[in-house]
Amino acid sequence: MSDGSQTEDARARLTRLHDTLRSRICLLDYAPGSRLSEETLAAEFGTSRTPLRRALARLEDEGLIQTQHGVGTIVTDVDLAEMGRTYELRRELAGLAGRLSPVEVTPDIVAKAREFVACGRQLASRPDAREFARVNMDFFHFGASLTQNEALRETSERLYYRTARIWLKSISRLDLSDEVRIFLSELEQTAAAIEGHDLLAAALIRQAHISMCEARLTG
Amino acid sequence: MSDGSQTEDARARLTRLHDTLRSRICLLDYAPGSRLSEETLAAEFGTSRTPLRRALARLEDEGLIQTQHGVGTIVTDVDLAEMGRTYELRRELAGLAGRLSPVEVTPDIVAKAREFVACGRQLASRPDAREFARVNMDFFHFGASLTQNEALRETSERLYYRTARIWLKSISRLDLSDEVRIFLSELEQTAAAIEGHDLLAAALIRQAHISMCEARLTG
DNA sequence: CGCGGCCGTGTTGTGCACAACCGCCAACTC
DNA sequence: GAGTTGGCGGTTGTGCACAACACGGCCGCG
Repeated sequence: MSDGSQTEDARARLTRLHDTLRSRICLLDYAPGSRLSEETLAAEFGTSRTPLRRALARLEDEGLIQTQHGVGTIVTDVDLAEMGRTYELRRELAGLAGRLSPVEVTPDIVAKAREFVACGRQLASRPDAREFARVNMDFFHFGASLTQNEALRETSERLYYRTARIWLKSISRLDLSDEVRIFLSELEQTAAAIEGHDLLAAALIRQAHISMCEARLTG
Repeated sequence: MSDGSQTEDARARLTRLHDTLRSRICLLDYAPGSRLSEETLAAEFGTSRTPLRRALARLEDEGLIQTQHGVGTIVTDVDLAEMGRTYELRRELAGLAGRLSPVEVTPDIVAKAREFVACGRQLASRPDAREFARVNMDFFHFGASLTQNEALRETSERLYYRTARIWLKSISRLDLSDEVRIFLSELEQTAAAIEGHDLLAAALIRQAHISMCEARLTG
């Protein structure tokens, strides 16, 4: 992943910092409650505190971290109890994706859906929680790309990253291979719907799986 | 509004800056396309550029302004053509507010709803576009307070402020007194629904009015 | 007259030093 | 011994100076 572009735009740099940190938080590289040091992070990314703080500011606005003057920058904790309502909203938005300006299904999209199935099968043969979370994240982005509604995409993404950690945090209480199997099933169902050019069905499948996932996490 | 607290928290100061600037943008005090000067604004608010930039960063993430290195900070333009999809989403979210965790209707809420009707009547007797926009903004916040779903509130607010300017920008092509009359009607219908403790109805009314408003703006 | 390069001016981005602040611990007082 | 207070180390917030950059006007040249 050596960047080909020698000079990086300020905006691109910000995006990179933000996305990287967001990934780390949502993959639990930074555990909830742990403290981030602006200075350390700035040193790691080879910049000064100022641009890094711009990225942290965005993360704070997104609810992933919380800064306190004189104390530090703390990764927020999440649990289903307080995130239940957010989950509800995510579920509804997932359904909306099928009704609001769905894209036209191209062979490229169908191919990608099948790729995800293949990827899911591979995952099933060698379950790994972190890798699962990563694929799930990719699959979410794929799903978001199926609507042309920019606002819906942005909103869904915001809410997704806000709740993404709940699953990974609860995986020890669940059965990983069960989860992988269920996820694979979702991938297969989605691929079938997309092959039939039926994005409404794909959205409903996703909606159903969000609902069932919440139920499993609650129970 | 002289603040009793002598020392203002950093977070409170940020919120104040952000909310003030957001209001000005959405009330068209800062016209779309106009340029904001960090230095001038910092001087006005009696601070340095650094905290002000924090507020601008949030506004940029919300899509209300756009900064370009070496050029300036430009207030984004909005028109219905590109905001149509955002409007769609707002409409759907408004409906959701009635189904997802509505609050329990208290006498206080009923009183507030009636206050809005009174306020709307006063507005009808002396139409003023800017004052209308202001009341509309207050009414939006009132509507948002009727759901306990924090994520839904936050999302709706984000989208509201992103599209709020469209109406004010188009008012010259519309009939102001017509608009005021329609708004008053919405206020009355909403008050009636709330008096009946029927928040689902209130949400559907709002949904309908968003839809009709978009239609008027388009036509 | 047209045009291309250069520079001046104004803007945002960055780095750095310092201020403001919090939590902890030890010393002190009663 | 319990409570209090002062200081210390470490963190984020702020201010300022400078770098990077874009735009437009100006001058020289063809």
